[in-house]
Amino acid sequence: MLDALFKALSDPTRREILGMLRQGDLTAGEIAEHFNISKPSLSHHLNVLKQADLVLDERKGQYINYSLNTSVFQDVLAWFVNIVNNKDRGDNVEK
Amino acid sequence: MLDALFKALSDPTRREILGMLRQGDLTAGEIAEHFNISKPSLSHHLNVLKQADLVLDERKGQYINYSLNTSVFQDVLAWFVNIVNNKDRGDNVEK
DNA sequence: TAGATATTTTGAAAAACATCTAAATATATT
DNA sequence: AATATATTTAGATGTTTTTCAAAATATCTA
Repeated sequence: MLDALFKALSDPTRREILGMLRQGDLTAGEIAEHFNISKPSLSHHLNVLKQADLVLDERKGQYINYSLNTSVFQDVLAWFVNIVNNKDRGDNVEK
Repeated sequence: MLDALFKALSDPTRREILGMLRQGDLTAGEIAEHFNISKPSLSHHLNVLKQADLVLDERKGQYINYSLNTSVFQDVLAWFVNIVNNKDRGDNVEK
């Protein structure tokens, strides 16, 4: 779960896709135009993001619209805050 | 940079190492004892974490002590907050 | 229904990754 | 100096990931 999530985020192309989707939904084709990789490759990346629940897809006629699923980011944020705050089991030492 | 960072986080063993280090510094050997993988493998994981600046290592005699480098988490947190808040270009700040 | 467009699936090849054993390096102890 | 302990580096192997071209699927339009 965090596994698929971080794996999905570990690729720069995929992170850029997420950045693009912040500004608004896009079709697979529109996303593909911004990159120098084939459509099948793009499709693969979108699928990885989908498996990680980072994006949602919805068919709109011929097109498929992709959008950000921000709710999942909460989980990752929680993980990070935990690491940084050092407050997992309330038993930590000072200094 | 975010690249190495997320790649480092995308492995469950490595995330568990980070969790262990929250409670305090540990030597490579102490970390290795908690896992069912060989010491060379562990060493490899520690190196990946080091390349990503997620941990620091300091030789202490025969031992090498590993510790969390929390400062790097700031960068990732910033990235996440940006994605979630939809605020990329320094404009629009209120709230 | 035939043809055009949008997207995904399949199958294959190359690159990256995780893991192991064996060997090397560094330090400590006798 | 010889031996023991802690850790890393090298080299090999199996697995996963990225990528592409070709084929398949879905929808739209004429």
